[in-house]
Amino acid sequence: MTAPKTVNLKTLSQALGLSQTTVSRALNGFPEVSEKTRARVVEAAKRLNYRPSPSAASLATGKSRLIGHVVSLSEHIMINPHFADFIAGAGEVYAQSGYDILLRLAPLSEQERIYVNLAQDQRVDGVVVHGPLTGDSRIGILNGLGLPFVVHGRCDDVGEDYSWMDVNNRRAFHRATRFLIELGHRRIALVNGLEAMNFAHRRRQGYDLALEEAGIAPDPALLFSADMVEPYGYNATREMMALADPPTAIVVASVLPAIGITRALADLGLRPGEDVSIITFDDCLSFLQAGYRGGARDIPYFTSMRSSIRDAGKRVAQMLLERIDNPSASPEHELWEADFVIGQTTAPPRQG
Amino acid sequence: MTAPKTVNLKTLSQALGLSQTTVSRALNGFPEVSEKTRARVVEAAKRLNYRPSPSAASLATGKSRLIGHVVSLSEHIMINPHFADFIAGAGEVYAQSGYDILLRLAPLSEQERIYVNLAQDQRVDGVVVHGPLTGDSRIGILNGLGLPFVVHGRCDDVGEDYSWMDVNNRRAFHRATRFLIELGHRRIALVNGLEAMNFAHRRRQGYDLALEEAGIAPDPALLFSADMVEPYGYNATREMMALADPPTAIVVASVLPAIGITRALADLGLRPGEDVSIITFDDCLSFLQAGYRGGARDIPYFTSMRSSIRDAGKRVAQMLLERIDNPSASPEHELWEADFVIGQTTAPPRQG
DNA sequence: GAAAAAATCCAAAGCGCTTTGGAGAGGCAA
DNA sequence: TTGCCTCTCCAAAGCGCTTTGGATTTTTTC
Repeated sequence: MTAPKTVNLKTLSQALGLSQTTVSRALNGFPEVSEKTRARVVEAAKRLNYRPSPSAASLATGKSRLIGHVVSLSEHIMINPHFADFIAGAGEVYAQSGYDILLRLAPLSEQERIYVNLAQDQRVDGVVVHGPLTGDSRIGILNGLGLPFVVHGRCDDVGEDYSWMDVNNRRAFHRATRFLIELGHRRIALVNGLEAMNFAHRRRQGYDLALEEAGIAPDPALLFSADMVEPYGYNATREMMALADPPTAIVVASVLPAIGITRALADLGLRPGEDVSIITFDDCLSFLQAGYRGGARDIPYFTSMRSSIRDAGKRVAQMLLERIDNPSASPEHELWEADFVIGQTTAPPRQG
Repeated sequence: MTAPKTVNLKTLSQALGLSQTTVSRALNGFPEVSEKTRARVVEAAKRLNYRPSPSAASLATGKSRLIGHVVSLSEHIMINPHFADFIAGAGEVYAQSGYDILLRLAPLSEQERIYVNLAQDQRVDGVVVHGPLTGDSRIGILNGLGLPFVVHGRCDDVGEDYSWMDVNNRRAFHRATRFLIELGHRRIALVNGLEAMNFAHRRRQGYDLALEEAGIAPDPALLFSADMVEPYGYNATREMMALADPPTAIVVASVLPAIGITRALADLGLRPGEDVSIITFDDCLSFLQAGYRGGARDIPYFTSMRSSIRDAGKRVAQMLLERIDNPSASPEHELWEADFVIGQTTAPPRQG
């Protein structure tokens, strides 16, 4: 069928009667080649099915056209399902610009070393930092390496500037908690993510602030912090509902544990909204999306703070590609506000 | 701090007073270098923090130490959450062998072209084929390219041999359906995955066979085929339960729609197990795992056919690495049987 | 002790691309 | 015509590694 012999720059330039230099320049859009020649080269390249070798180009330029995503395996979650949607968004952007994702799994403790190696090896042109902690040491390392990077989220207490894209978690949780307070709730639980993670830390701040403004003392028995999986929501709820003074409302960090909460309530014969109000942060996870809804109707099931993690992935990818194109530009920051969507899981607390 | 100047083979060999050849051979474990010299070289390499350049090595050997995973974005699911767990398993194996994942997002229609390009570019050393269809044309292409690959699942009606790793979906669904029949159920619904996918096709065959053996005519009103997301299970259930003759049992292809089923039943005031039996295929998704369970107890919630998709990822990765090491070996096949685990969602049908 | 065999090591030729530092060819003014 | 641009294009030097085809030294064998 097609030519079995691989055509490289040398072959192509010989076929055209031009030098490799000219062909290379023509293909890469350099100005010192006439449009007529360029057209001829481009046509021949297409006709002969010429594709430049990535490793040769990489060796010559130092650019790999690979974006590093190094993700850690947490205790319960192998790969975070939130991450899957994030990468889907990012991957779309990369694909459009001819980049690929280099995915590496590694425990958090090895990530700094990995960044150093990736940079030294010139294996990737940039990296996305996932799951930033408060005062994350990876930022300092990356700044020192000069490897372009963008953080998904933020790290407080890092004494350096860096590019990040984040959702206003503090405000979202402040608003959600205040909403519940205004409905009349006083016993409000927080089923949070791991508070070592900055996003969860900030969510906690928002929750705390709303309680404080209302003069409600936080109750440690209503505070949870763990990996955001389904059984976590279930177990936390079973535990809380067994208290002498159970909560009348729950703010939860992800739809995954929120599902666990509804399952626990169902076991107890309780109905979300009517018996216990629930507000969840909704990352618009695709496999729950397009309606974890109340039926044919378009009313969402959960009352939620909503922000698409997939869109976040897109945006972070764009920011990173811009940084790669222009590494000396000063860091950029982007903060998104979450939507607040009222669904069927919130109501004033039961009387009595 | 550390040496700012990058140390390459040339530098290293000069520092040692050896030729690049010897150093290269020492580092790569060739026999023609004495153990004494090798030890000396290895020590110096470590001390000087020498790391061979991947792109240079790749250019010289034609090996990239990258494994291609090209995944498609389906209609509802951006990236399949089942895929996330699969890649977690595979990634662990790759990491141990010094491989990385090259992840590319692309619609199914472009995948053949992408495989051709990846092979021609020598960008990857092998690929994993995801989501095989019945009679999938990707197999023929890949065999023709000589690019090592392993299929996760199987493609029937492909007139060629190839390596695959699959779960015995037909037998699992046959067994589950027969189990329900033996409990006394006659109205058994199938909430299947997309039946264009081979795994779903086989699941359907198992279901059909069990019905046929029991002399039950399949009812199209009880057959569903779609992307395995939560709302799918919800909607299918709402639809079926509104029938004049609703099902008393449901066999479902994933825990995700199974959760939707339980939500729909809860809306209708029905209890899984007691009112409607449910058997689901359980891929042991990590974010539901470690117990989508019935409480503190260790009795699983769903009665299920269980097979860890993460373990499948590990196994597929191993098989692929073996194929890469030994490309001329004849294709390997591996078929796993799913466990059948009895939980709380199955019981004989209600009387009357 | 010499020849043969084995053990070490090396120089240099790629792998396929980019890029530096010109060179040749026209066009224009003087 | 000569001199000086501007336009096009090119030869060759890397990028850092692997590997071929010896060369040199050491060990073994008779």
